[in-house]
This record gives sequence, C-alpha cells and structure tokens, in this order.
Amino acid sequence: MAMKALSKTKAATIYQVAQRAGVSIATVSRALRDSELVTEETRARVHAAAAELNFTPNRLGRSLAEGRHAANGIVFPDLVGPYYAEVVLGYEAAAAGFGSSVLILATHGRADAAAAVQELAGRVDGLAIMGQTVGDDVVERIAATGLPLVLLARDPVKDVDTIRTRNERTAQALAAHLLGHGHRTFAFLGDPGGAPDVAGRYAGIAARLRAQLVPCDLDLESGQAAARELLRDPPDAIVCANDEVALGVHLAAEAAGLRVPDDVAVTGWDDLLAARFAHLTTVSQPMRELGATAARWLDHRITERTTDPAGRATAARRRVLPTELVVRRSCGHHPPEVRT
Amino acid sequence: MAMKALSKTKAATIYQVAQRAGVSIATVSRALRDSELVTEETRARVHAAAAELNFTPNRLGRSLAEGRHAANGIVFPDLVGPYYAEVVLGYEAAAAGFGSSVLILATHGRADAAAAVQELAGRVDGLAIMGQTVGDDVVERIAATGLPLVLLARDPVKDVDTIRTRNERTAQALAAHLLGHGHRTFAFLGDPGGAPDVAGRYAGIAARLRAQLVPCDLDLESGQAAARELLRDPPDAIVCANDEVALGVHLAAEAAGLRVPDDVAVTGWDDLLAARFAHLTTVSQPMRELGATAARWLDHRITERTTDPAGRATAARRRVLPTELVVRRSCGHHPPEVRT
DNA sequence: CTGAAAGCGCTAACAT
DNA sequence: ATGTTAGCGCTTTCAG
Repeated sequence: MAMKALSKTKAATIYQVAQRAGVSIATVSRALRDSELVTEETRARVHAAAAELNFTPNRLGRSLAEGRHAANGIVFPDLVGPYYAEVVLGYEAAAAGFGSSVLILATHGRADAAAAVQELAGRVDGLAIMGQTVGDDVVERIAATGLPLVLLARDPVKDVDTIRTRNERTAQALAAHLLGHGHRTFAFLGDPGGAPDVAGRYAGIAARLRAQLVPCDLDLESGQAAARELLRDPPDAIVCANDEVALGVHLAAEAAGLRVPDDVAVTGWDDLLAARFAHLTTVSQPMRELGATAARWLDHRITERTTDPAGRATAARRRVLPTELVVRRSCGHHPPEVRT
Repeated sequence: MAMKALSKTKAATIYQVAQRAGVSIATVSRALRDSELVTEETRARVHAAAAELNFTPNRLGRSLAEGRHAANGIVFPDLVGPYYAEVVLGYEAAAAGFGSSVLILATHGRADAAAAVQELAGRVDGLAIMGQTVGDDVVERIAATGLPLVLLARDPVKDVDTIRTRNERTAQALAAHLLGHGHRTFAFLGDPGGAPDVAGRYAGIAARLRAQLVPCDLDLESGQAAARELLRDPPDAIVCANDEVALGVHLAAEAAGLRVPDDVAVTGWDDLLAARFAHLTTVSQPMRELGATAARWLDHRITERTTDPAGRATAARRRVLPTELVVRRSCGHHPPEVRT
C-alpha cells in the first residue's frame, strides 16, 4: 500500500507533502488550512498525502510567517500548593479557548529568573506574571517591547494591567470575627515584605487589632517551625498568611499537646482542600477565575494590538477579585448551626 | 540621551540592532550569543544598541534556524488536585535545567484532545503524555514522526518510553493491611476501565480480597455521591481509587453520621496534603520524581537524536517508580505508637 | 483554482 | 573579526 514511512528520524515538511500530492506548497498550505481556494479533489489528494507522510506542520514556520506565536506564557514562583496550580489551570483553559498554547515558567526564586522571563517573553504573544517573581525593572522592560502583559497578585506597575484578589478588607472581616470570639492576643505569621498579598492581609488585620508579627515563609514547614517557638507561650489566636502555614501551625500545636481552637485559635488563607479537613477557618479566593481573567485580558490586548497596531493602547486595567471568609472550627467555638 | 523608544507596538529585530550598532546582523547574533569571534569593543557596542532598543531575540527565528524548539511539552487530563501539579512541577524544573521551556496542555476530556496534542507536538522537541489523555493511535502517530515521547502513568505503547508508579503490589499490601484490621467486607470505588493506574490498584486489591466494585470518577464529588448510596449498608472498608474520592467518602460518612474508621474504614491513594489532615490511610507516590524523570529521559532522547540522527534509537525504556503505603487512622485503630 | 516567489527573524557556513 | 548570503518551514501576495 505504499505506506512506507520516512526515515524515522525526521518529521515531514510541506515540500514533501506537495511533491507527493503533485501540487505546490502553496496549495498544500491552502488545502490543509481549509482555504476555499482549492478543489475538493485537490484537497482530498493533499490530505491523503499528508496522512501518508504523517505530516504535522511545524509551528515555527507557521508562526514566523504569521507573525504570531499562538502561545501565551505564565510565570509563577512555584507550583507547589494547589494555589498556583489552580490559577494556571484557569489560565490554560481560557487560553486554549482562544487557540493559544501556554508556556509555564516557575522561577523557584532562582537568581536568573529575570533572564528566564525575558527569554519566555520572546516566545509568546502575551505574558501573565504572578507575584514577586521578577522585579519591576524586568516588567517595565518587557512592557516597553509592546508585549501584552498582565500582573497577577502583585502591585501594579505603570501602564500594565493588574489583577489582584481582595486582601485587606477580608482580613479586616477576619479580624473582627476573631475579636468576636473574645480573642485578645494575636500573632500574625508571614512576611508582609515578601508578597503584596501578605502585606494586604497583614494591613487588614493590623487595622483592627494588635498582632505580634512573626516573619515566616509561606510553606507548611516554615509555619511549623515558627509555631514551635511561638506556642511555648501562645497568643489567643494565630493568624497565618496562608493555609499551608496554618496547617503547619496545626501540626505544631498537635505536637505540643495543644488543642485548636481551645488552647489556640488558628486561621489561614486560600481555602485549600486540606483546610476543609483540618477544619481551618480561612479565606477563599477565586483562583481559577484569576487565571482565566488574565488569559482573557491578554487575548484582548493581543487582538487590539493586531487589529490596530498604530493606535494608542487603552488605559491599564485594574481589577480586584472578591474573596470570602470561610468560617470553620479553628477560630473558636460556634453555635452548632454554623457551617462546617 | 537618544533613548527614544520605538513605536511601542513592535518588538525590535536583529536588523535594527545591527543598524544602530553599525555592524552586520551576523555580528549582532555573535555578540549577543557570546561568541568568541567578536571584539570586546564590538560586543559592547552591540549590547548597548540592543539595550537601547530593548531587544529580545524572537525565538521563532532562532529556533527555526537552529532546528530545535528548545521547548518540551506535557499533556495531562487536568491540573486539578495536587497530583498533576506536582508532576508538572517536577517536569518543569528538570526541563528548565536542560534549557527547555515547557508547554502544558490539559485535555479536560475534550473531544478535540487528539488535535490539540498533535498541534502541541509541532511545537516541541519532546513530549510527555500522561494517562488516558489521548488514544494509542495518536501516540503511535506522533511517535512515528520521530518526536521523542514518554508516557506517564499509562500502559506502554510499542516503542515508546514509559514511566509508571507501582500500583498492584502496593495495593496488595494495602489489602493485607485491611485484612489485618479484621475487615471482611469491602468495596472498591473507582473505574478500572478508566485509568491503568486504577486498574492496577483494583487488581492488587482483588488479588487479596473480594471487593464490591463501585464505578466512580476520580474527584471528590463523585466519591461523595457514590458513598451516599453505599453507606446505607456500609461494608467494613471502602478502598478508594484516589484520595479525592476517599475524602468525598469521608464527607459522606460524616453527613450520614458514620464515624471513620469505627463504622466504616476508608483508604485513598496519592497522599495529598489533605489526606494528612483527614487522617487518611493512603499510598504516597513520587510525583515530582515522575515528572523529573520524564524530562530527563526526553532530554536524552533529544540529544541522542541530534547527535546521531541516522542511528537506530535505543530500545524503549520502561520504569516503575516505587510507591509507599502510608498508614493513618482511617483504616482502623492501631496501637498508639503507630505514626500519625 | 494553482504556482512562483517573497519574506517572517534568526543562525551558520562561507567569504573576506 | 566581520560581512554576505543561504536557508529553517510556512503563509501569502501576486500572477496566471
């Protein structure tokens, strides 16, 4: 059946398909992209040839010719914790809807993060940058190239679109709730200088009550370690910058023979799946929506740019997505009708 | 200072840099890639010009010329649950170490998954495919292209490299443990026909004990729904295909006023963070390592291919990564010294 | 409807 | 050490 495959080591090109189908590469291109300028018969022949050769167009060639990557990127500090994963998933799903592939880059706090992000910038039509992955200088430099950009969970930079989640106000609500429980002494676990999100949460708390500030990274182990110290003379309540830290505190409390919330109240932020099972009072964020919105905004910018390359870009957009206090048991005892 | 930026809407090209630096594009290319064939002085001038123009090389041009994407892809069903996120993170970290960007594709069970994967195949130097995202036909077609491929958590396909995690044997250990608790009636929640992983787990369980098979998707809600039915006349123990299902059973049991493990024992698989706080007996998998191994193998294949394009490829590799039973409280009561 | 040919931005011989 | 030039694989005028 002449199904003889090529040398296994080299993908077929449009030229081979053209030759096999007995047409020009232009016709192959047209036929494969369902242009209307090809006979049904020709199209069939081309498709057959392509199938026989197992041909998939090389995106590099296509993109270079089209002048677009058909790909977007997203940069985040790490993928640990469901938090970033959810954002990325929302982003990917939305981008896929626009026909864009997505490139991910986890900086892991690497020193060469800036270079990696710049390099990524050269591969995409638009880029979402989360948190403190790179400095403002890098953001500005990339923005200056005209590449559509959107910042996530990060302080705005000049003319760049930014999407955040509500921190301060919900933190105030959390503080009020804790005060309502009768708690009077507090500690805040987290580093307000590290992430804007954390800064906002601390600001909201500090606006309502006096809390001892205990610097702490955002992972479970850091929370655990910080708590070990703190729990020797525990405050009434420990407000944690995120759920992972709070879960670490939980473990430390358990290890120290302390009960939550009787001996010490604990709260987190993010509403991870684990928070539900640790009965952790926390704050839920629309993470999926955060990512999806980013992808949508980028798509708009990209379209706007290709539609009217000359026109002045519309003003930078800002959005703060709502967050919600999720009351469970870790903040203190509630009447029985309160939700899980 | 002549720092006049270009029209904001168009990234600079190597030609503009060349002109500005008063050299040829070849020299720019050399200078920027730190070739040794440029004077220190020229290099400086080029770098200055590039900086002024805020130039970042377009990867399309570069890749097309170099004949490689410097990017790898990974395909998974979804990113929900820390499971896939961890695998992806391990993959990304390792790939970054090899200088490759990574493209992600979540199929979400979409009908056009095959087309999306094929398209992705045209963008990368190597591709990792997880689980039942696409059929064997697609895998074979892509493999026939010569594109390095590695299958994760999926049954092997002809000459394609495959990495899995140990399911059957550890499931047998789990079964033995449950029998040791004195449990005598069992249910298995999951669909062995859906994922090879689940099939392996079920096979291991079924090898040791008789369990009622209750088909169930792999998410929390499905587990919850399936359990609601099942818990009307609960078996001694419910073995779940993964942690999310088990957590769903937990919630259903709680809602039904049943205690775990006293009224019904429950086990999961994956050892999610939440499992720890739900005191769930489960099985831990080296997910990060799964992803990292995939990236390493791909890098080898890619190197092998470019080093010796003619040579016959080495035989397909197979690897099964070890998994570990994690005993907590949900499977039954243990003497106090048993770990959390 | 189809083909020839000019790029897209960059690298890598090959000259000089 | 630097410049010229030919592609890389594809899309897209521009001519038939």
